[in-house]
Amino acid sequence: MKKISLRDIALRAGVSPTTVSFVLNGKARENRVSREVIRRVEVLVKELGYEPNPMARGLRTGRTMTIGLMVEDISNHFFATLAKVIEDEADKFGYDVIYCSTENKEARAKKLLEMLKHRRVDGYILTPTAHLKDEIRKLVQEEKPLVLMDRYFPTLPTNYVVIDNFQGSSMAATHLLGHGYQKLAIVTTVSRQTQMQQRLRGFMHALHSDSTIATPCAELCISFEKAGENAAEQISRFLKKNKPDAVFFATNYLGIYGIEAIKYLGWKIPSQIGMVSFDDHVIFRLYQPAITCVAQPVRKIGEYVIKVLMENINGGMHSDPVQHILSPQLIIRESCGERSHVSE
Amino acid sequence: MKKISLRDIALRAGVSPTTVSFVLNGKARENRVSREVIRRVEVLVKELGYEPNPMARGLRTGRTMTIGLMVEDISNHFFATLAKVIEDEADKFGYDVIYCSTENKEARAKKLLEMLKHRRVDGYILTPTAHLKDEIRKLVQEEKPLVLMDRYFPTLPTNYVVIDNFQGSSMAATHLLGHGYQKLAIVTTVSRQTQMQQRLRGFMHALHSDSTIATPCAELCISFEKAGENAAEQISRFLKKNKPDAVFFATNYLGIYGIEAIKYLGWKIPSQIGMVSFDDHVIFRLYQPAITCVAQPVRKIGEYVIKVLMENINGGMHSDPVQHILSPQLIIRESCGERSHVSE
DNA sequence: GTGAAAGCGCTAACAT
DNA sequence: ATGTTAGCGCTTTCAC
Repeated sequence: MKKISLRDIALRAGVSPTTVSFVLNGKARENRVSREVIRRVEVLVKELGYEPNPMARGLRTGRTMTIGLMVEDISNHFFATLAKVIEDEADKFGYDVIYCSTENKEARAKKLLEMLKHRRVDGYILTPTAHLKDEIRKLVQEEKPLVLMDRYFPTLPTNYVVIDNFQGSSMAATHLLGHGYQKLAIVTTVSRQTQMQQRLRGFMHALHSDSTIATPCAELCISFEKAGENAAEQISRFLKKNKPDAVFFATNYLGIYGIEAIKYLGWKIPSQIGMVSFDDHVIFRLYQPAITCVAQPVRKIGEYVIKVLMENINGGMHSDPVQHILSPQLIIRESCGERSHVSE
Repeated sequence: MKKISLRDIALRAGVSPTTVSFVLNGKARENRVSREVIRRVEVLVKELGYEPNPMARGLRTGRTMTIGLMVEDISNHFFATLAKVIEDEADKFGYDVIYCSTENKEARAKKLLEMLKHRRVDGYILTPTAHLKDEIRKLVQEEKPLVLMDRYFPTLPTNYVVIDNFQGSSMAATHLLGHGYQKLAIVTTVSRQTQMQQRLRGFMHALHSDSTIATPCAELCISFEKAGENAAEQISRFLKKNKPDAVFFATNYLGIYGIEAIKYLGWKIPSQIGMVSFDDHVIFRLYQPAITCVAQPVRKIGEYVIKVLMENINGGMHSDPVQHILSPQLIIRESCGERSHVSE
């Protein structure tokens, strides 16, 4: 059972390959192909189960109908969910997605970007690592359709879709303060990237704008390389030393390590320590007590990303960068002293 | 900055495209290209940063250097981790991976399989849905390199890599019995597929081979369609009605719903109810008490899958199917009455 | 030792 | 209204 080609269809239909191509690409009418011929070709296509060869088509058109998606870590719940949304949205436009995970390693990110270029993807969706700016600048200069996600480079005008991280952490801090916690701590990563910086600033800002609070805020920065093994340990030492009455974790995996640390210390949430984490996660919903968090609108992010990318791919290349900043949502549960009420 | 082609290299090197192609594909020596020419070409390639166009190459050779990976749900921790391992392993052989999630929906699975075929992937790694047998049989008949994962069709001779699900659930049951639980229950899905059937059988077998136990085992089958919304509710009703003293969940997401259900009922683990779940998950590690589980050797699975697939792609097509059955591992934590000791 | 030429399957400019 | 033709960039057979 050999693969049939456009040529075979043409032969059987008694027309030229060109005509078949027109029919296939919906350009039949504008090229004044007769109704009769259109029908004949369409029937044949169905009958023989003809499928155009994407490589031949790609070679000719320069388009692969593929987009490259580079996330930090596909096995992280936030990115995995996002990836699925993006896959679905892309499919609506006939695009396939090639995923990859940087693991926040510069070398790996560069290598993967090369891989995507090499694959001639039609567009890029990236959560860049800290030092990927030059590579991305290059892509922009080459006018490649591209959308940044989750983080961006303030000095590099590109499309991006992010959430308001400042607002998110502010909400967290305000919430904590509103529940009478006074001695707050924050756990972040050492990352200098926008999303983390803004989470830090938003938190601090909310703290300082409350004039009744004079307590300095303890801060722990976990380095990503070390995170894997002893992150929970680092956190528990930090908590033990600083004795905050509430703590904010700047990402879901930090929050998870945080739970582990607090569990290890044997402290009770929320009576001995209050807690809020960025990002939602099953464990936050099910843990006892359930953990209050700042959730990102994952579906919306994915939808906007594809929307922007598709506009770019389809010629809207020369307008200004499109930048969406979505609002996170505080999901109040039990880790700060109230009964659970998910405001979804 | 235009893309340079093999032709450009040839022009600059003052040789023919043929020669360049030979050098690029390591066929230079066997075609007696002179050392001198080889060097000249290689230098040019480096200098100009030449990258062969995979579409042109693919069109010519019929290979895409891409493999299709179809899992049940990429946002499920087990599959996400597996996907990352597979991505890494495939990369070692120069292959890219296109992922997709069936969500256990037949129509979706078929559509995705079509998509992969259409993309001309060089090999398939699949976790089939229940009724995908005919489609897979077709792939086998067409001699497409293919490996099944997680589940398989007993009557269809294909390559596969799975774990010993029977053994896994037996271990769980034995463990529960060994801790004095007498009235066991099991929660599975309605799936008729091998992995679930064997988990059920393994559990029952261990139960019946202990002659001191006469208690019939309560069994709840959750239908996947309904699982999303009210699975936890179904489970809590089931537990309330049957009052088992221990319960086994046949997948990680069932285990997670189980935690939710038990939490809802306000029962204490392990004193009021013992619990074991299939598959590991952060939440099982961090929940209080930590949940004992039957973990799958994810990295090994991924490694074997790629190994088998690559052997197939590289011509080993005509030998018998290769079938690996790996051993799961019981990770004993606190949900059956002992102190946590992860035996990793 | 090296090159010419054909062709993978498709599209699009240019006929007619 | 439809066909001819010339590639897209690469590999490979065969000729020199």
